[in-house]
Amino acid sequence: MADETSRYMKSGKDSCSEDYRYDYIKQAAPSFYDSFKDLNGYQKEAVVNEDRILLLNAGVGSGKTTVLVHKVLYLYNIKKVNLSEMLVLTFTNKAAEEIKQRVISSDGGNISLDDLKYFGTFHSVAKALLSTVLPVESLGYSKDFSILDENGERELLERIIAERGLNIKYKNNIEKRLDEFRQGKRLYGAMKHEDELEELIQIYQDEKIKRNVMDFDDLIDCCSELDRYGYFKPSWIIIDEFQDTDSSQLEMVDGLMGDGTSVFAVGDPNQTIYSWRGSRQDIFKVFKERYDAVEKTLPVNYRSTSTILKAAKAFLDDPTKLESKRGKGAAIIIKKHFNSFNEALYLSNKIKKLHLEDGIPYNEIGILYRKQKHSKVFEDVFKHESIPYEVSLKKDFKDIPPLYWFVRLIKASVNIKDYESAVYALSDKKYGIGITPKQAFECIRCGDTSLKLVKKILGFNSWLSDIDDVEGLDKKIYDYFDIDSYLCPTSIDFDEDRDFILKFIKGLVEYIKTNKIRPADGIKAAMTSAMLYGRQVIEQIVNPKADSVKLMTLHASKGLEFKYVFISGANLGVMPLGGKFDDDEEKRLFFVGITRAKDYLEISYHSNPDDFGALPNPSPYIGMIPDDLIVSDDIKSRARKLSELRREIKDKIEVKKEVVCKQKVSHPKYGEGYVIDEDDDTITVQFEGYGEKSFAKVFCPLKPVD
DNA sequence: CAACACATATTTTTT
DNA sequence: ATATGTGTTG
Repeated sequence: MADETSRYMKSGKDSCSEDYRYDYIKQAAPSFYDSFKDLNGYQKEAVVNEDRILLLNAGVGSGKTTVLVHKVLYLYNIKKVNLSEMLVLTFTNKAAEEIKQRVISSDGGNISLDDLKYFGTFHSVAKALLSTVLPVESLGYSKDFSILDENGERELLERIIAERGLNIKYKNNIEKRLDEFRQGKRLYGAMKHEDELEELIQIYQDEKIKRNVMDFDDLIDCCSELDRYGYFKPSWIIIDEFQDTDSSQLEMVDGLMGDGTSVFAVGDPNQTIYSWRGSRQDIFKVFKERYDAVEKTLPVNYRSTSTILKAAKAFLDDPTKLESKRGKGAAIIIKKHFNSFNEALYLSNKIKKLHLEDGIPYNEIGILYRKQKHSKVFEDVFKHESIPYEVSLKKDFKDIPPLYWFVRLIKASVNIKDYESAVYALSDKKYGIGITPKQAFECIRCGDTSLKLVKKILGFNSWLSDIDDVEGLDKKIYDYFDIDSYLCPTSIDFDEDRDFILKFIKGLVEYIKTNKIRPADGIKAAMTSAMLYGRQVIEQIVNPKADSVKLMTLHASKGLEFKYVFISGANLGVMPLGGKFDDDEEKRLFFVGITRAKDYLEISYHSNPDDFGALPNPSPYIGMIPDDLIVSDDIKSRARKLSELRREIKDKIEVKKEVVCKQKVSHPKYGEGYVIDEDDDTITVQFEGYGEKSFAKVFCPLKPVD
């Protein structure tokens, strides 16, 4: 570690001896300087940088958020930039929340949450601008527009197609088709001629305006379109995780930029793992060229041991931009398990030992895998072994049926033109009133109030407009709809369902209280907010944080760190998924996984994988880690180069094809078959009618025939 | 109408 | 590798 530090000092970037350069900060804002002085040279430079458009290439674990927070505080304290003239844009609510909390807590009580008006996700900031400073009326909307979620979008599209009898091909992939249409692709799949997609899109846009609803894309698009006229030009636009920016978000930034606007964009191109969702890999290059931006680098990683960081560097095109500050630490362990169940047993023992003998808190242990379903076996075993765990799942109110039903009911009630939500609420098989979607649509459209729930939906706004008192409003709303009567009291889930809905309404009322709006307008605004904060809403309702082992996909692990990281199931066919060797994104995903580890990294693969598509070989990525960094069960099965491995697999497949059936065997369940492959631990047999099956020799139930 | 040709999804997930 | 949805050919 000593030599690393001295090399770093010699580079002249560290400022211990040059602190006088920042004396003006010490003078002007002593308390800010107190935390500023602890930043490294690169970080300090990024914070005080004067370039109008700065692109900060923040390496993994280099203190990206710290720099971003200090930049905000520097602008506020030293440059006297008003907080309401700063746009801080993130991709997730979680990231926005973290930044806001850190800004507030780092500034010793001067800044409150209300000051951070335009700190949030691209979508929530767009929403805030659209419902305040931007004239949405010129697009045909009114300020109290509501938000159409994916289900609502699909339902509306289906209704238009059915009502107009439009000829639309590949209806099941309609979202994908709309997406491609925006990029100029009119044909899809085997199509030779255009269908009526353009008409559908036109009608869909008109229909959204008529109903005063925007989908998630509209928020971004309307914001950039309107702001090109110059209604709101912030002094600063600060963008987090810039590598995840997609084209329309870039346009939104472009629309908001005025002559006096500076931009500070922070991101790591090596952590681009969402390009399949629209972010473009060349965004740094595009941005630099378009705005003549200055690019700086944050290269110092404080998180991982130098061993782990060296391994990570093997996955980068330019490893020189990453410097380690920590000691060597433990070797990386490569482990071969028979299958995922065996690994889960092994891990539960290992984790118990770590926790009980070494005193490692459970939440310093992360288990990472490629697919959501890989969590199942760990959940089962950990439950049985009483190891506390938490699976990070994509969950919002859509995933809780009674809650989503209620959300749609309220959406329909606050916006009676939201027919799809009314239809959903009324015709839901479990919580609805037992009518078909068609009947429901007729009732709502004709204002047929003979049905109780229809009457309640249509009368909600006028009922609410007579109420001024927020106190006890949650109970009043619950009783107004008589929610109990729709929740089937005999159901075992009754209490839980009721609780979810009550908590959700409480959240809505809380929103009205803090924003001091009249209930009639407040519910609308609160619902819009809830749609933009889906996951956060659920987190407040559902799970309390506990000391538990964290299970998650590699994707979900981005931005997190653990002392102990176990990457599970690094098999050929899984990492990279489907053997896509040329897909750099899979490589970056593996890089993200490795770099989550602070002290200890273990990577496993399965000799008898139970996952469909997984081959019994280790992932080629394991072979890319330099040998001197790892301790492995079986070095010899590792291939050193991708090309070598590719040839090896090809050879193996060819050998398999030509295989002469050596040994006839019998199995209690599958009957008779022939051995087609065999290695140290496993044996593969071809059965008539069952196909290929592999068995561990240890548990082998096979008996030779002849 | 059967048979084939061709394209695409499968995995990852936020608002 | 497999399934699905198109479109074309015989």
